Amino acid sequence: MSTPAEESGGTKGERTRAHILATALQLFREHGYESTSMRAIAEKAGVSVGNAYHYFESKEHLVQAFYALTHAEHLAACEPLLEHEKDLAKRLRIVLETKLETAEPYHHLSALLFRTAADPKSPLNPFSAESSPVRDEATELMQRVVDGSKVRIPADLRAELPSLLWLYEMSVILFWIHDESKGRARTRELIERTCSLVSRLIGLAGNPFLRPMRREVLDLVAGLRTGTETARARKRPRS
Amino acid sequence: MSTPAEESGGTKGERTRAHILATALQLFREHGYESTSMRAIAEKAGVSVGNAYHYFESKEHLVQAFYALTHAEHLAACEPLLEHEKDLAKRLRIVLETKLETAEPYHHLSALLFRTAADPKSPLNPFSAESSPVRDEATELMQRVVDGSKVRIPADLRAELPSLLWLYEMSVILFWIHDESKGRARTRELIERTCSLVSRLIGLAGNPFLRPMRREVLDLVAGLRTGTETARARKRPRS
DNA sequence: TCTCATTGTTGAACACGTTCAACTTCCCAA
DNA sequence: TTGGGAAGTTGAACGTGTTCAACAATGAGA
Repeated sequence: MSTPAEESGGTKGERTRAHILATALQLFREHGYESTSMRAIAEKAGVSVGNAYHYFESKEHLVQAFYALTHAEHLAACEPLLEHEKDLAKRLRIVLETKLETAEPYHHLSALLFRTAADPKSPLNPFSAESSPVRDEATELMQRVVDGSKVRIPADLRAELPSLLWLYEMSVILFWIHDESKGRARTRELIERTCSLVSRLIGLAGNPFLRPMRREVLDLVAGLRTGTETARARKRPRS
Repeated sequence: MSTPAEESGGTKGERTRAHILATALQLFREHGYESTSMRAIAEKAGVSVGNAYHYFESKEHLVQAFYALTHAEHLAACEPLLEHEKDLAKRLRIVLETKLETAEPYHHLSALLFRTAADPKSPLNPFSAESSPVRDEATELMQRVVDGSKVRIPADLRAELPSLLWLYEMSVILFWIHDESKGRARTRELIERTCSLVSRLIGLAGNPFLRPMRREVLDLVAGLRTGTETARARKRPRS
């Protein structure tokens, strides 16, 4: 929530940048994204519109910057909670519930993030190159969730699991965005029930009976990911 | 693609409306959505901007109208193809591939449709009340796909299946929007492989071994759908 | 102290989606 | 024939996100 850089650190430019971002987020929270004009942000921040655009390519990029902020917050908040938990379902639940908590103040802003989820051209699109750092970090978090658990997972599945779980996380967030229930009770229920389901499904996937189908699904997923993938060679020599 | 109403039928207003829509679609196809201004549409259609807004609440509503158009086309195109096919996987594939074909000329417009997929406030959002007629029809199509197949399906699953398959269709479309491969080869492959998978999964769901998990999933899905549901009592006395 | 390029900043101007009060055209009941 | 309401249409005006040529401050090397 606070922007350390705003206070004093860095060059003058960095301070101005941080100040504009902080002002924008405050206005977004108070009046919503659509009702907050760039002029209003600039005026409240005490700069000109042009200057705001010097630091942020577009109004949407302000949201992208905010996204990176809460994402870092999420990572930090998860770390200690994951420390002493070995159960996969519970580890998953920690990650998702923490996500909800850190993002709650910006519920409607997140909606905007996802509004462009399907626009291949938007920088906010979670699949875009511009959000790849955040996406990769989120995927790595899922990697850690899996690796830190005591569950036994077939090697082929283990390789694809982080991406699949990230997709699962995105789906939960999509649901959350539409969730107007009190205290986001419906999303919380969804998380509670699906975490257990997902983890049991992973257990089930080890069943020899399901091996052919598992292979097929994983082949498919791996094939699809190639080409959508940005940077970051995840290749691993065939074992 | 053609708009019958444009030629002569209906009142003057209806003809103007159809003409504006046809002009808009043509310009969207030629220059893309963003690069086509309402002024350009109005000018080319030979009307004033204000008049365009008399018939379409917003620029996005033009897309909504187009959506309804291609949707009707899709339904009509599926009908004869489903006539003599009893295999569930193949029936699913017919529906999805037909969808691709009817929507192809408007690939990037569809992107726009989905750009707002996560914006609870947009009329284009597939979950919104305004798109509920189209959504319901698409779900009913899936109902027909299932009912017309010779596969045996547990009653509880059968009740939820159309909604689930619609969600599956949406996912495929989401993938298609991001697909820039030649001839949308990647999406076609996705369809080919997942149709078979989905149908086998449905077969698998009948397995008594999986009954508890199936029940749990269906309970969850049913619970979640309530509250998101719009109008249209789908209730049916328990058989 | 004096360059002068880098960095930071400005605000008028542009095209856009959208609104609305006023206008015209149409057609039917009197 | 005519009055008047409904249907159809207009375009100037508003606020928006965004651009850009110009200006100011900074600070390191001469």
